[in-house]
Amino acid sequence: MAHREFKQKIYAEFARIGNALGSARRLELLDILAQGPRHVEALAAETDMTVANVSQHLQVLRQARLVEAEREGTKALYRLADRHVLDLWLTLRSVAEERLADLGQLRRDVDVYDEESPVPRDELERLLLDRDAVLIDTRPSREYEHGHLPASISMPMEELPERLHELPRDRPIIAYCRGDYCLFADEAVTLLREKGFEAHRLDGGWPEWWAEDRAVVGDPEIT
Amino acid sequence: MAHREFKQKIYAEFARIGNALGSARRLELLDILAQGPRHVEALAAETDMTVANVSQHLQVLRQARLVEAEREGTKALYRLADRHVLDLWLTLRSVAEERLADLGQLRRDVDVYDEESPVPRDELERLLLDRDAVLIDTRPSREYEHGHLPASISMPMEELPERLHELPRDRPIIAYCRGDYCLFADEAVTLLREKGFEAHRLDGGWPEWWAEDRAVVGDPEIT
DNA sequence: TTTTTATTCAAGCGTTCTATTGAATACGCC
DNA sequence: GGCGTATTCAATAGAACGCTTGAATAAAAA
Repeated sequence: MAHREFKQKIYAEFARIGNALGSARRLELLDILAQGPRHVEALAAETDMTVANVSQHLQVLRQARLVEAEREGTKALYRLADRHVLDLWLTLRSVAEERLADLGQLRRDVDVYDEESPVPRDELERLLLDRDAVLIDTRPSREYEHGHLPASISMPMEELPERLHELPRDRPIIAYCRGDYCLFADEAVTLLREKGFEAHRLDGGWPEWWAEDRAVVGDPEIT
Repeated sequence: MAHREFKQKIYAEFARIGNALGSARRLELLDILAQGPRHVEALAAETDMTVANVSQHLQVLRQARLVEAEREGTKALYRLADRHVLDLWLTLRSVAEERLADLGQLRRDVDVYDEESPVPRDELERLLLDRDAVLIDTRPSREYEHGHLPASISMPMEELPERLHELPRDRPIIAYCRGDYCLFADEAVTLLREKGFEAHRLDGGWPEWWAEDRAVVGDPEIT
């Protein structure tokens, strides 16, 4: 095979993947799947898309080998193809952060934005070791069950208001959720502060933690 | 700002970057720029595109903040915006490798493909320390000048045939070039073996080496 | 077997992207 | 100032994409 021909072909292969990453809708799907496997219908509900449209986007992601489907009777369960895909998604996001100043601004424009800088992941490990803080997972319980940080308590954002009495007032509370661009943890921090707790949010969320190969509870192995 | 609206906006931002990565032509440009800065015309010549077309693709890459342009009198010099962009490109490629079995096959179908497994980068550092091998850089000299591996000798593929007498016959020769999907090093290895030298290719090339923060010669800082 | 449920496929239509061409800009040089 | 060079802009036609709708499939339930 000639060199030129070879190059054309490999770049076309790479572009298949790039192309799959080139739609906001598909990235949203990928981001949800980074939290754990989902059925088509669940994805449609969470993204306000029609089922057919979701299915179509999933085909594109599947042809790029970014996601895999498994049939469970009448349902199809989709998941990320492997953790390298998660790396790719997080790398893409961090490049975006780095390069697009508007992104940080968008983040700050949100009502519940927490001004204070988040707790670094390394520091969290120290805090938990010393039992100097309580860690809450504010994602929906389904995602908590699929996998969560060690020593974290599941406290989905929608249940939090009624479950405040379960939390201590003598130690700081650290909240995490789906990642840097998920707002559950910010909402939790805002609410807790209003109620007189000391609260902070973790830097990053479940996917960032897991991608760094830190200790986790659950069996989130994608394959 | 409402949550839904926030999400829409950030995914759209991320998708701008994904979209820029979604064209084989643009990836080819990015790959060349990973070797060092270039003028528009040089890019056009190297990719067999019209200048206008290259310029157009460069605008897309620039709007995604993946590349930057600097004006030098009448010319415009383009370069990668920063090394995170290189990380992204390499991550994309490694996901592709991982997931698309056809890629490896394509690689093997090339005439000059070197059957033997390449020398790992860590091993090269040991070999060079012990002076047990000679390292040659088979890229065009312009790229060598922009930055190269320590202790490497510039020996562009086109000059190699006339410069064989400069190479030792009592030590192995290791060749590297632009990276895993560049064929200069494979060609060099093939030629050297025919002429009775012991030759191997390095795993990866300049961008992989540099992205790993290993020692280099030159000032390849992109910004 | 018929019905229900979850998903995929196929067609259609408006929008966006691509490559080409030729014109416009901006700079350096005579 | 006028000319040549390097790059960008603008306009176009054709291909590709995205979303919707409605039908097709395939497994499970009745």
